[in-house]
Amino acid sequence: MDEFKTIRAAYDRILPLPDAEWADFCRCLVQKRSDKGEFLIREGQVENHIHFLANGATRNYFINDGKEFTVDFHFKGDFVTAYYSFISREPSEIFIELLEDAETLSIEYTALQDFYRKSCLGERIGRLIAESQYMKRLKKEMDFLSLTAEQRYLKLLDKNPTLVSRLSVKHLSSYLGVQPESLSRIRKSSSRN
Amino acid sequence: MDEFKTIRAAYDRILPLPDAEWADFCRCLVQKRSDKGEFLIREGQVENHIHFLANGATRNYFINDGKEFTVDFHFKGDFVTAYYSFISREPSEIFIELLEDAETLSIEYTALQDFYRKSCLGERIGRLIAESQYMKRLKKEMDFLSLTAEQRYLKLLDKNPTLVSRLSVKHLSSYLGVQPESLSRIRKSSSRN
DNA sequence: CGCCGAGTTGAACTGAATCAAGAAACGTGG
DNA sequence: CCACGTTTCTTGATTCAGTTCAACTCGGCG
Repeated sequence: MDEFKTIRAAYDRILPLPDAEWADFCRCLVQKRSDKGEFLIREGQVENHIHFLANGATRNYFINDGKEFTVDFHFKGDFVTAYYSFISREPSEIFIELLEDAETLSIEYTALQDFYRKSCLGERIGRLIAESQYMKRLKKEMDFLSLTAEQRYLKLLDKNPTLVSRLSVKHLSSYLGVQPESLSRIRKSSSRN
Repeated sequence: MDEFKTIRAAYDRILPLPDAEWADFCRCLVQKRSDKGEFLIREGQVENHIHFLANGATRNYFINDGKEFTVDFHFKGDFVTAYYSFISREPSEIFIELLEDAETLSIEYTALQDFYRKSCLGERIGRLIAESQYMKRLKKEMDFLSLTAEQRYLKLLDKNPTLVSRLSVKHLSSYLGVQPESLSRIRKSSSRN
């Protein structure tokens, strides 16, 4: 039950839960292994889970006019979901693709709502998660508004070098909002200095 | 006390509060009038309020390399705050400027935290607000990833024509992530059709 | 071996930025 | 109410960042 320790550690970083509530919460978790290339959700489905990534890596992306655009990556220790759909209960525009084999612990929407109803702390965790997701999105939006493609790449490289090194040019470029060819050129020109 | 009715209606749209908790909440609200051109917060300050706009209009923007970039507009009936700073307790990168004379009802950070501690419902409202803010940001981020400037303009025009008509080219263009000159051209070319 | 997808490079093209100038709208004080 | 300066909006000419399309390289793998 190593995965449960990891997920508790992840929760403790947000807000420590007393043992009783933790036990309650664990009872809702469903464990699963999945293979690289599988999907946690596809466009058109309503997201009914929040997954904890005990292992593996994922990519959240959507398709517009036949082209893929990456919104987010998640790695071991992260929570993953098509959050917009999970909140709004509308069909997801987002696909979540496994970039590696993964182990997940997942909680269902209804189970989480029950947990919210029972526990103020659960409600609070929900708020803190929503707030942190908001912050992440706003930062990226501000970057899109005020930075060039090269500046966005250099900033990401600075703040998150592991992420940059682990991902393919194709995936990384679609996250940065440029074509793969452009990222390739950006890399060359900024490594020259 | 007309403003209090408006703000309660706004809250009721999110989650109805029982009278007792509502009274509790109201005791924390501070009413104020401010003039066009004033600021609710400036860069560098930590945001200590959530304002309810009983009247008026505001613009959330930040400055990078001497240039202004608009993140959001708010109008009568909206809640306004430098949310990132409010959550993170870090100095704000965001300015909030009054585009018109305004009346606000404001709650302080500490008062809101007290309210959260006392009331599960308060906690829930906090979560619902954070979630809706998240959705707004994600949508805009997806637009920046997948749409051209013209497509972003046309989409905004379609979804929010009043907003488009009320704002100056300067403010609107900095919200759409283009130069005023470009928005002017986009408008001309798309009105020809 | 030869194929295949991922990454890089080159050349032409394009959407949007920049710079500059003129026109329209706005506020302020006389 | 007009005259003034100031800001905002528009238009044109030029430049530039990033796209597109096409060709080529490289490493993995049947």
